[in-house]
Amino acid sequence: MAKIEDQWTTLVLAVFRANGTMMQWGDRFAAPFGLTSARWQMLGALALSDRPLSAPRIAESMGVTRQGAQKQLNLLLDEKLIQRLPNPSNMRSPLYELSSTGEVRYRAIEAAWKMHARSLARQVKSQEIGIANQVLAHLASLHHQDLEGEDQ
Amino acid sequence: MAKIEDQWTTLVLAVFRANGTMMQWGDRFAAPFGLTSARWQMLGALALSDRPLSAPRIAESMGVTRQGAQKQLNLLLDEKLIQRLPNPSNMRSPLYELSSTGEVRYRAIEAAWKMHARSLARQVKSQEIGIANQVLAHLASLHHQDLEGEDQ
DNA sequence: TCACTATTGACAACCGGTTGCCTTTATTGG
DNA sequence: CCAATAAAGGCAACCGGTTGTCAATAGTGA
Repeated sequence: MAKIEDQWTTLVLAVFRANGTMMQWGDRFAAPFGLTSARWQMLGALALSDRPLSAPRIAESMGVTRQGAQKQLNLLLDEKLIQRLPNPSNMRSPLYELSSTGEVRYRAIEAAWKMHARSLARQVKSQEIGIANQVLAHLASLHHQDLEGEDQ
Repeated sequence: MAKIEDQWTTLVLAVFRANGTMMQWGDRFAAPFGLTSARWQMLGALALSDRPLSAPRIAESMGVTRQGAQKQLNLLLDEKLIQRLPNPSNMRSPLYELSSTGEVRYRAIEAAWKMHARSLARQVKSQEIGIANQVLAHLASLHHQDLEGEDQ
Protein backbone atom coordinates (compact mmCIF):
# COMPACT_ATOMS: atom_id res chain seq x y z
CA MET A 1 0.00 0.00 0.00
CA ALA A 2 2.18 2.78 -1.32
CA LYS A 3 0.30 6.07 -1.22
CA ILE A 4 -1.41 7.30 1.85
CA GLU A 5 -4.49 8.49 -0.04
CA ASP A 6 -4.97 5.01 -1.45
CA GLN A 7 -5.31 3.72 2.09
CA TRP A 8 -8.34 5.94 2.52
CA THR A 9 -9.81 4.75 -0.74
CA THR A 10 -9.35 1.20 0.46
CA LEU A 11 -10.95 2.07 3.77
CA VAL A 12 -14.04 3.55 2.17
CA LEU A 13 -14.43 0.55 -0.10
CA ALA A 14 -13.91 -1.72 2.91
CA VAL A 15 -16.72 0.10 4.70
CA PHE A 16 -19.05 -0.40 1.73
CA ARG A 17 -18.22 -4.04 1.50
CA ALA A 18 -18.41 -4.68 5.24
CA ASN A 19 -21.77 -2.94 5.30
CA GLY A 20 -23.13 -5.13 2.53
CA THR A 21 -21.80 -8.29 4.10
CA MET A 22 -23.06 -7.44 7.57
CA MET A 23 -26.54 -6.50 6.37
CA GLN A 24 -26.82 -9.73 4.45
CA TRP A 25 -25.40 -11.80 7.27
CA GLY A 26 -27.58 -9.95 9.77
CA ASP A 27 -30.71 -10.67 7.77
CA ARG A 28 -29.99 -14.38 7.89
CA PHE A 29 -28.96 -14.29 11.51
CA ALA A 30 -32.12 -12.42 12.47
CA ALA A 31 -34.52 -14.41 10.31
CA PRO A 32 -35.07 -17.25 12.81
CA PHE A 33 -36.10 -14.57 15.31
CA GLY A 34 -38.61 -13.12 12.88
CA LEU A 35 -36.49 -10.01 12.39
CA THR A 36 -34.39 -8.32 9.71
CA SER A 37 -31.17 -6.37 10.20
CA ALA A 38 -33.09 -3.11 10.12
CA ARG A 39 -35.77 -4.16 12.62
CA TRP A 40 -33.16 -5.69 14.92
CA GLN A 41 -31.20 -2.47 14.89
CA MET A 42 -34.32 -0.44 15.55
CA LEU A 43 -35.33 -2.67 18.47
CA GLY A 44 -31.81 -2.27 19.78
CA ALA A 45 -32.05 1.50 19.70
CA LEU A 46 -35.22 1.33 21.78
CA ALA A 47 -33.93 -1.38 24.11
CA LEU A 48 -30.75 0.50 24.89
CA SER A 49 -32.50 3.75 25.60
CA ASP A 50 -33.27 4.38 29.25
CA ARG A 51 -36.66 5.89 28.35
CA PRO A 52 -39.24 5.84 25.53
CA LEU A 53 -38.31 7.98 22.55
CA SER A 54 -40.17 9.86 19.84
CA ALA A 55 -39.63 8.98 16.19
CA PRO A 56 -37.41 11.98 15.40
CA ARG A 57 -35.23 11.27 18.44
CA ILE A 58 -34.75 7.67 17.38
CA ALA A 59 -33.88 8.75 13.85
CA GLU A 60 -31.30 11.12 15.24
CA SER A 61 -29.73 8.54 17.49
CA MET A 62 -29.48 6.05 14.64
CA GLY A 63 -28.18 8.52 12.09
CA VAL A 64 -31.07 8.00 9.66
CA THR A 65 -33.81 10.33 8.52
CA ARG A 66 -37.03 10.90 10.38
CA GLN A 67 -39.02 9.27 7.59
CA GLY A 68 -36.76 6.26 7.44
CA ALA A 69 -37.11 5.64 11.15
CA GLN A 70 -40.87 6.18 10.99
CA LYS A 71 -41.21 3.55 8.30
CA GLN A 72 -39.59 0.89 10.48
CA LEU A 73 -41.47 2.04 13.57
CA ASN A 74 -44.78 1.65 11.74
CA LEU A 75 -43.79 -1.83 10.61
CA LEU A 76 -42.72 -2.82 14.12
CA LEU A 77 -46.02 -1.50 15.44
CA ASP A 78 -47.86 -3.68 12.91
CA GLU A 79 -45.93 -6.65 14.25
CA LYS A 80 -46.71 -5.68 17.85
CA LEU A 81 -43.02 -5.63 18.77
CA ILE A 82 -43.21 -2.05 20.00
CA GLN A 83 -45.97 0.11 21.42
CA ARG A 84 -46.87 3.77 21.56
CA LEU A 85 -47.12 5.84 24.68
CA PRO A 86 -48.76 9.23 24.87
CA ASN A 87 -46.12 11.93 24.93
CA PRO A 88 -46.90 14.35 27.77
CA SER A 89 -44.73 17.04 26.19
CA ASN A 90 -46.06 16.70 22.63
CA MET A 91 -49.53 15.49 21.82
CA ARG A 92 -48.82 14.73 18.16
CA SER A 93 -45.59 12.86 18.66
CA PRO A 94 -46.00 9.61 20.58
CA LEU A 95 -43.17 7.89 22.38
CA TYR A 96 -42.17 4.35 21.47
CA GLU A 97 -40.98 1.49 23.65
CA LEU A 98 -40.62 -2.25 23.31
CA SER A 99 -43.75 -4.27 23.93
CA SER A 100 -43.37 -7.33 26.13
CA THR A 101 -43.26 -9.46 22.98
CA GLY A 102 -40.58 -7.14 21.64
CA GLU A 103 -38.51 -7.43 24.79
CA VAL A 104 -38.58 -11.20 24.73
CA ARG A 105 -37.67 -11.18 21.05
CA TYR A 106 -34.87 -8.72 21.50
CA ARG A 107 -33.34 -10.47 24.49
CA ALA A 108 -33.28 -13.71 22.54
CA ILE A 109 -31.43 -12.29 19.56
CA GLU A 110 -29.17 -10.25 21.80
CA ALA A 111 -28.07 -13.38 23.64
CA ALA A 112 -27.36 -15.16 20.37
CA TRP A 113 -25.43 -12.19 19.03
CA LYS A 114 -23.32 -11.93 22.19
CA MET A 115 -22.28 -15.53 21.82
CA HIS A 116 -21.29 -14.84 18.24
CA ALA A 117 -19.45 -11.66 19.20
CA ARG A 118 -17.47 -13.51 21.83
CA SER A 119 -16.33 -15.97 19.22
CA LEU A 120 -15.30 -13.06 17.00
CA ALA A 121 -13.44 -11.61 19.92
CA ARG A 122 -11.12 -14.56 19.96
CA GLN A 123 -9.99 -13.78 16.44
CA VAL A 124 -9.02 -10.11 16.55
CA LYS A 125 -7.14 -8.21 19.21
CA SER A 126 -9.31 -6.01 21.35
CA GLN A 127 -6.93 -3.13 20.87
CA GLU A 128 -7.22 -3.34 17.10
CA ILE A 129 -11.01 -3.30 17.20
CA GLY A 130 -10.72 -0.23 19.36
CA ILE A 131 -8.56 1.48 16.77
CA ALA A 132 -10.93 0.48 13.96
CA ASN A 133 -13.78 1.98 15.96
CA GLN A 134 -11.90 5.21 16.42
CA VAL A 135 -10.97 5.48 12.76
CA LEU A 136 -14.51 4.77 11.56
CA ALA A 137 -15.98 7.25 13.99
CA HIS A 138 -13.46 9.78 12.79
CA LEU A 139 -14.25 9.03 9.15
CA ALA A 140 -17.98 9.46 9.72
CA SER A 141 -17.59 12.59 11.80
CA LEU A 142 -15.28 14.31 9.34
CA HIS A 143 -17.74 13.77 6.52
CA HIS A 144 -20.77 14.42 8.63
CA GLN A 145 -19.46 17.89 9.36
CA ASP A 146 -19.24 18.53 5.62
CA LEU A 147 -22.89 17.57 5.26
CA GLU A 148 -24.14 19.71 8.13
CA GLY A 149 -22.65 22.81 6.64
CA GLU A 150 -24.54 22.39 3.40
CA ASP A 151 -28.02 21.13 4.05
CA GLN A 152 -31.22 22.92 5.05
CA MET B 1 -15.90 -0.09 26.83
CA ALA B 2 -16.01 -2.89 29.34
CA LYS B 3 -16.98 -6.10 27.57
CA ILE B 4 -15.15 -7.35 24.56
CA GLU B 5 -18.33 -8.37 22.74
CA ASP B 6 -19.67 -4.84 23.07
CA GLN B 7 -16.70 -3.62 21.08
CA TRP B 8 -17.86 -5.73 18.17
CA THR B 9 -21.38 -4.42 18.50
CA THR B 10 -19.99 -0.91 18.40
CA LEU B 11 -17.90 -1.78 15.38
CA VAL B 12 -20.84 -3.11 13.41
CA LEU B 13 -22.91 -0.06 14.25
CA ALA B 14 -19.94 2.13 13.30
CA VAL B 15 -19.79 0.38 9.93
CA PHE B 16 -23.49 1.02 9.34
CA ARG B 17 -23.17 4.64 10.26
CA ALA B 18 -19.96 5.21 8.30
CA ASN B 19 -21.58 3.59 5.29
CA GLY B 20 -24.58 5.89 5.47
CA THR B 21 -22.47 8.95 5.95
CA MET B 22 -20.06 8.08 3.15
CA MET B 23 -22.82 7.28 0.65
CA GLN B 24 -24.51 10.57 1.41
CA TRP B 25 -21.29 12.52 1.32
CA GLY B 26 -20.20 10.69 -1.83
CA ASP B 27 -23.44 11.56 -3.60
CA ARG B 28 -22.85 15.23 -2.96
CA PHE B 29 -19.20 15.03 -3.80
CA ALA B 30 -19.94 13.25 -7.08
CA ALA B 31 -22.92 15.37 -8.10
CA PRO B 32 -20.88 18.17 -9.74
CA PHE B 33 -19.30 15.47 -11.90
CA GLY B 34 -22.71 14.18 -12.95
CA LEU B 35 -22.24 11.00 -10.91
CA THR B 36 -23.62 9.30 -7.81
CA SER B 37 -21.69 7.24 -5.26
CA ALA B 38 -22.79 4.04 -6.97
CA ARG B 39 -21.87 5.13 -10.51
CA TRP B 40 -18.56 6.52 -9.31
CA GLN B 41 -17.74 3.23 -7.63
CA MET B 42 -18.73 1.29 -10.72
CA LEU B 43 -16.60 3.48 -12.99
CA GLY B 44 -13.77 2.94 -10.54
CA ALA B 45 -14.08 -0.82 -10.78
CA LEU B 46 -13.79 -0.60 -14.57
CA ALA B 47 -11.04 2.00 -14.54
CA LEU B 48 -8.90 -0.01 -12.15
CA SER B 49 -9.22 -3.22 -14.09
CA ASP B 50 -6.45 -3.89 -16.56
CA ARG B 51 -8.92 -5.30 -19.08
CA PRO B 52 -12.63 -5.09 -19.98
CA LEU B 53 -14.87 -7.19 -17.76
CA SER B 54 -18.21 -8.94 -18.12
CA ALA B 55 -21.11 -7.99 -15.86
CA PRO B 56 -20.84 -11.04 -13.58
CA ARG B 57 -17.09 -10.48 -13.14
CA ILE B 58 -17.66 -6.86 -12.16
CA ALA B 59 -20.35 -7.86 -9.70
CA GLU B 60 -17.99 -10.37 -8.16
CA SER B 61 -15.17 -7.88 -7.82
CA MET B 62 -17.46 -5.35 -6.18
CA GLY B 63 -19.15 -7.79 -3.85
CA VAL B 64 -22.67 -7.12 -5.17
CA THR B 65 -25.07 -9.34 -7.08
CA ARG B 66 -24.99 -9.83 -10.80
CA GLN B 67 -28.33 -8.07 -11.18
CA GLY B 68 -27.27 -5.13 -9.06
CA ALA B 69 -24.16 -4.58 -11.15
CA GLN B 70 -26.14 -5.00 -14.37
CA LYS B 71 -28.56 -2.30 -13.31
CA GLN B 72 -25.78 0.25 -12.92
CA LEU B 73 -24.04 -0.91 -16.09
CA ASN B 74 -27.21 -0.36 -18.09
CA LEU B 75 -27.58 3.11 -16.61
CA LEU B 76 -23.95 3.96 -17.36
CA LEU B 77 -24.44 2.72 -20.92
CA ASP B 78 -27.45 5.03 -21.28
CA GLU B 79 -25.25 7.90 -20.18
CA LYS B 80 -22.50 6.85 -22.61
CA LEU B 81 -19.93 6.67 -19.82
CA ILE B 82 -19.08 3.07 -20.64
CA GLN B 83 -19.27 0.95 -23.79
CA ARG B 84 -19.72 -2.68 -24.69
CA LEU B 85 -17.18 -4.82 -26.46
CA PRO B 86 -17.97 -8.16 -28.04
CA ASN B 87 -16.72 -10.95 -25.81
CA PRO B 88 -14.73 -13.43 -27.90
CA SER B 89 -15.18 -16.14 -25.30
CA ASN B 90 -18.91 -15.67 -24.72
CA MET B 91 -21.26 -14.33 -27.34
CA ARG B 92 -24.06 -13.52 -24.93
CA SER B 93 -22.00 -11.72 -22.33
CA PRO B 94 -20.38 -8.51 -23.58
CA LEU B 95 -17.38 -6.92 -21.93
CA TYR B 96 -17.54 -3.41 -20.56
CA GLU B 97 -14.93 -0.66 -20.53
CA LEU B 98 -14.93 3.10 -19.96
CA SER B 99 -15.81 5.22 -22.98
CA SER B 100 -13.60 8.19 -23.64
CA THR B 101 -16.22 10.41 -21.99
CA GLY B 102 -16.18 8.03 -19.05
CA GLU B 103 -12.43 8.18 -18.76
CA VAL B 104 -12.38 11.97 -18.71
CA ARG B 105 -15.17 11.99 -16.15
CA TYR B 106 -13.51 9.44 -13.94
CA ARG B 107 -10.09 11.07 -14.04
CA ALA B 108 -11.65 14.35 -12.97
CA ILE B 109 -13.43 12.94 -9.92
CA GLU B 110 -10.45 10.78 -9.07
CA ALA B 111 -8.19 13.82 -8.94
CA ALA B 112 -10.64 15.67 -6.71
CA TRP B 113 -10.97 12.66 -4.42
CA LYS B 114 -7.21 12.25 -4.10
CA MET B 115 -6.90 15.81 -2.94
CA HIS B 116 -9.58 15.17 -0.36
CA ALA B 117 -7.98 11.92 0.73
CA ARG B 118 -4.64 13.64 1.24
CA SER B 119 -6.29 16.12 3.54
CA LEU B 120 -7.86 13.22 5.45
CA ALA B 121 -4.45 11.63 5.64
CA ARG B 122 -3.18 14.50 7.72
CA GLN B 123 -5.77 13.75 10.39
CA VAL B 124 -5.35 10.06 11.12
CA LYS B 125 -2.18 8.04 11.45
CA SER B 126 -1.44 5.86 8.48
CA GLN B 127 -0.82 2.90 10.73
CA GLU B 128 -4.25 3.22 12.30
CA ILE B 129 -5.98 3.31 8.93
CA GLY B 130 -4.08 0.16 8.09
CA ILE B 131 -5.37 -1.55 11.20
CA ALA B 132 -8.92 -0.41 10.50
CA ASN B 133 -8.61 -1.85 7.00
CA GLN B 134 -7.42 -5.15 8.36
CA VAL B 135 -10.17 -5.37 10.94
CA LEU B 136 -12.90 -4.52 8.44
CA ALA B 137 -11.57 -6.98 5.91
CA HIS B 138 -11.51 -9.58 8.65
CA LEU B 139 -15.04 -8.74 9.73
CA ALA B 140 -16.35 -9.02 6.18
CA SER B 141 -14.45 -12.20 5.42
CA LEU B 142 -15.54 -13.97 8.60
CA HIS B 143 -19.18 -13.29 7.82
CA HIS B 144 -18.81 -13.86 4.13
CA GLN B 145 -17.67 -17.39 4.84
CA ASP B 146 -20.86 -17.96 6.82
CA LEU B 147 -22.91 -16.86 3.83
CA GLU B 148 -21.08 -19.01 1.30
CA GLY B 149 -21.77 -22.14 3.24
CA GLU B 150 -25.51 -21.56 3.23
CA ASP B 151 -26.63 -20.23 -0.11
CA GLN B 152 -27.45 -21.98 -3.37
C1' DT C 1 -23.86 -35.92 -30.65
C1' DC C 2 -26.86 -34.77 -27.40
C1' DA C 3 -28.95 -34.18 -23.02
C1' DC C 4 -27.88 -31.94 -18.67
C1' DT C 5 -26.13 -28.22 -16.05
C1' DA C 6 -24.21 -23.67 -15.39
C1' DT C 7 -23.98 -18.98 -16.82
C1' DT C 8 -26.03 -14.93 -18.28
C1' DG C 9 -29.33 -11.24 -19.23
C1' DA C 10 -33.94 -9.34 -18.70
C1' DC C 11 -37.65 -8.38 -15.94
C1' DA C 12 -40.42 -7.68 -11.79
C1' DA C 13 -41.15 -7.37 -6.93
C1' DC C 14 -39.52 -6.09 -2.76
C1' DC C 15 -36.50 -3.81 1.14
C1' DG C 16 -34.48 -0.04 3.44
C1' DG C 17 -33.19 4.09 2.83
C1' DT C 18 -33.55 8.98 0.74
C1' DT C 19 -35.89 13.43 -0.90
C1' DG C 20 -39.70 16.40 -1.57
C1' DC C 21 -44.17 18.07 -0.59
C1' DC C 22 -48.24 18.87 2.11
C1' DT C 23 -50.91 19.23 6.38
C1' DT C 24 -51.30 19.63 11.19
C1' DT C 25 -49.81 20.92 15.62
C1' DA C 26 -46.35 23.29 18.93
C1' DT C 27 -43.60 26.97 20.09
C1' DT C 28 -42.12 31.45 20.26
C1' DG C 29 -41.57 36.47 19.74
C1' DG C 30 -43.67 40.83 19.21
C1' DC D 1 -53.02 37.02 21.98
C1' DC D 2 -51.77 36.04 17.69
C1' DA D 3 -48.92 35.59 13.59
C1' DA D 4 -44.77 33.42 12.06
C1' DT D 5 -41.88 29.61 12.37
C1' DA D 6 -40.44 24.97 13.72
C1' DA D 7 -41.46 20.18 14.47
C1' DA D 8 -43.83 16.19 13.29
C1' DG D 9 -46.52 12.78 10.61
C1' DG D 10 -48.16 10.95 6.07
C1' DC D 11 -47.63 10.13 1.45
C1' DA D 12 -45.37 9.36 -2.96
C1' DA D 13 -41.45 8.99 -5.84
C1' DC D 14 -37.04 7.57 -6.38
C1' DC D 15 -32.26 5.11 -5.61
C1' DG D 16 -29.41 1.23 -5.00
C1' DG D 17 -29.45 -2.95 -3.63
C1' DT D 18 -31.65 -7.75 -3.00
C1' DT D 19 -34.35 -12.06 -4.39
C1' DG D 20 -36.74 -14.81 -7.61
C1' DT D 21 -38.11 -16.31 -12.12
C1' DC D 22 -37.70 -17.04 -16.90
C1' DA D 23 -35.56 -17.87 -21.34
C1' DA D 24 -31.52 -18.31 -24.03
C1' DT D 25 -26.84 -19.60 -24.64
C1' DA D 26 -22.35 -22.06 -23.16
C1' DG D 27 -20.07 -25.74 -21.51
C1' DT D 28 -19.94 -30.69 -20.12
C1' DG D 29 -19.75 -35.54 -19.81
C1' DA D 30 -21.64 -39.93 -21.25
